[in-house]
Amino acid sequence: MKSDHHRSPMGLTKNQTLVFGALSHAEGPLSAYAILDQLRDKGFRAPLQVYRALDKLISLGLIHRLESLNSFVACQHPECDDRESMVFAICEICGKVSELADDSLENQIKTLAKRNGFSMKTCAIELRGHCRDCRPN
Amino acid sequence: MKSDHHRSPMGLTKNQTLVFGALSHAEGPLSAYAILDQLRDKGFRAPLQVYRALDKLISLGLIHRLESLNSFVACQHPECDDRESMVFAICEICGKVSELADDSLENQIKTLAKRNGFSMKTCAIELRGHCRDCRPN
DNA sequence: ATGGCATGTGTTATAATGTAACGCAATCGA
DNA sequence: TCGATTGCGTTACATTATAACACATGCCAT
Repeated sequence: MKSDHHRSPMGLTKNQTLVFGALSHAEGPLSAYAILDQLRDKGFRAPLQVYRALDKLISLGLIHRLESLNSFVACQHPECDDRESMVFAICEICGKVSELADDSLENQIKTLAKRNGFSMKTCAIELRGHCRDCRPN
Repeated sequence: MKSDHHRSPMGLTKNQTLVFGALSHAEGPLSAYAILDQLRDKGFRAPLQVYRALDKLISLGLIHRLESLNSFVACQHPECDDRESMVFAICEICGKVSELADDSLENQIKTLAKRNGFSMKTCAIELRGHCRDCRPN
């Protein structure tokens, strides 16, 4: 374990640990400013402290950004470092987000791209609808 | 053709026509504020004028919102009113966006959602990578 | 070991994106 | 004709995101 600054358990710095913790314990996605507000009493004062930690956590694959919500969630899978395509199901009623996985889908999309002369690197898929709990049929 | 206000060719109002025109003639996606700037000399003064037109055009299926870019593009298909899943390929080099279509993909995603107890209503898919022109191999 | 580099931090200020709330006007339909 | 709907214009504001600067820490190649 290579340590830079003062690092905590997973090799994260203090700020990164705090931001990751906030997202891990949240019921649903959090905006950067919601995280900032939660962490004010831990010494956070400015949005950049949050955004910088978020950038790092994303690059580590520990969290994901929900483009259509301008917010962030902790990764729900043990290991999705290597995955290029995320699928998020966003419930329009309760606001909760679940992260789906389907490798064949990823391949299919990549193939669709290639057929159109596009070399895909990453892919974000965000569904809107109703989750099981909010539409129990 | 039902006319409300002063309507132009396609049943659009003046503001909607101007905004749609700006997007139609653009090389790539435009942000709301980029549209606003283009239309200042047509009398546009405030972001809401743009956003309201955008909302309407989106609901008509004439344009799409790119969630990961906070910007907008004119629809490239003659008719995609009915389509629920859009696929956009965003070139990270030239910034151009192409709109792909694949019905089987839409079904596959919907099925994936259903397997996870999620009833999908709409879906946004945004790819990042290199387009044909920017990576000609 | 030391000097340069990469990374992380803290701060202030500002940019970019998006809405709320008000009043008004035009059209449609019962 | 009157109420509902839709659109317009405006002011003010909320939310989301970065730029720029100064400094600290650990790595590592010389």
